[in-house]
Amino acid sequence: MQEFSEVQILIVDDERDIREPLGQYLRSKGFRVQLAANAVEARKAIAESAIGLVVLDVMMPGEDGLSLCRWLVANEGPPVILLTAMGDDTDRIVGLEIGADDYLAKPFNPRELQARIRAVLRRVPPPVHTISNSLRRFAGWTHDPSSRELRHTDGRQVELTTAENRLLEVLLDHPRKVLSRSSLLDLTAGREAKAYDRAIDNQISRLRRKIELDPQHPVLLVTDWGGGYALAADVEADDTTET
Amino acid sequence: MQEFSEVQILIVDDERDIREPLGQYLRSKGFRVQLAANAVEARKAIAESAIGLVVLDVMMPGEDGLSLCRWLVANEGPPVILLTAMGDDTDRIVGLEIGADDYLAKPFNPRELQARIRAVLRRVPPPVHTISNSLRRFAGWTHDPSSRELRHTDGRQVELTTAENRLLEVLLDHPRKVLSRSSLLDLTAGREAKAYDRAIDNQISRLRRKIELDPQHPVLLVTDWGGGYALAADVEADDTTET
DNA sequence: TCCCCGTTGATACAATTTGCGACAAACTCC
DNA sequence: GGAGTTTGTCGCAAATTGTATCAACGGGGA
Repeated sequence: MQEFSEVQILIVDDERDIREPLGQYLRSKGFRVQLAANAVEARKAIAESAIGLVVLDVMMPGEDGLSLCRWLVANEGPPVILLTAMGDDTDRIVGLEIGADDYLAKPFNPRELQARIRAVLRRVPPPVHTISNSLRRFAGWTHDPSSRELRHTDGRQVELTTAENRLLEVLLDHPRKVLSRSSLLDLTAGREAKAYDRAIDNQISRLRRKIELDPQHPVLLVTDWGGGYALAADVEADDTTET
Repeated sequence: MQEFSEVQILIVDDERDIREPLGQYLRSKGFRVQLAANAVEARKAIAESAIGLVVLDVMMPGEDGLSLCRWLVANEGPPVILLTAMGDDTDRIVGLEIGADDYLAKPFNPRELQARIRAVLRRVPPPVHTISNSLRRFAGWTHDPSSRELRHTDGRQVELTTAENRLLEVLLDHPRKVLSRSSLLDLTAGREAKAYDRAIDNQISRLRRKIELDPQHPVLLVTDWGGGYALAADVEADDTTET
């Protein structure tokens, strides 16, 4: 089962009588919670904290919930669950169409909100990996990301450059998954691919020369023709205490 | 704007009066749609087509919707939208807790279902191809999907291309079953056959040249005249521990 | 049995996509 | 500022895949 306690939930509702008890309830269920009474406070909280999900009332004085929701979706912010007035089909449909992840009609059952929060968190991709210095093993290799070093059980040892190390880390984060050039570029360099961008091809090629036994017939870094590249190996954390 | 027309939606409902008009409606909105009247048909459709999302009625004779939903979630199947009876809080909450992506209470507004489908598709990560790691044996061959390599007990060894590998995997998933060109295309490339589409014929032909002793008289990849192709061999998992 | 016509097999071909050497730009470390 | 590394871009050959074409094939009906 997944761990939700790390996730921070932001509740945006102008009515204190809803906002605060709801916050208490979710805290009692193990979530970290922040509160905001309007769109301005909400933007502030999102800018300053790592908010993982927003519970957002549609009907608010000032900037309304739909507007804030639109902004969040456009800026790839956290997922949103809308709270709408009972029986207001229009708001719900509009909310979903502009990209809200879910909605709930007021008055609602708190347990149902909790279930919806869990459902949304389950399907939202986990946040991009943070810098880790934990060793990982795959296909006989042990990777030390901090020293950018790779050691094989057969004695081979390889130094990686910054970019190669970054690429390998991303692949290790997604073992056996085909990653498109564009994802890889985004995850390694944080930039968009331009037309005819072959930077990734090159890095893959260089990495292959270092870790493949026979770079002509890659077994670890495989090409998915028309798709991208994948690491064809299982990855496990290495917990041996090292210096 | 994202493109949904590629996605295939499976509607599972025992009542024809709901299933069929709903299918028509979604087709008119540009989705590809398949229909199933019960869990058995649904599993069949999922096994044989690239289903991107399932709209699933909870209340069905035989295996019920929640059970099928549980199975889909456990097997990392497509996302699920549940159709529940009006006002049945329990079903909805249970549905979300076991991992459904959304639900809708019957009777519902088709436009709202469409909005929910789009919302779910928007947040479900685009399907990523995964590189399987399970060795399988058939007719003397051992297939390693990671390295896309095929070894025969008599010493022959063959490298497969991405598309050939995918085609073989699909055939190995359905040993001794005739698969239509359209199913094969759907399962390998995830696309629909256009008129006079011979892409599969070609891939079969190429695969034959690699694995048949006498490609002129195929024994493993047999043609079902007017039907499709089938793998004429039994398949077993190979559990030998390899490096 | 023979013939007709849609289906399949094989080859050739065209369009993409990928691998990689070479070079230039950018960056590091003195 | 300069030498050595690292990384991105370019270009071409090779590989992969889909499409077109035509011959061979299968099967149902006369």
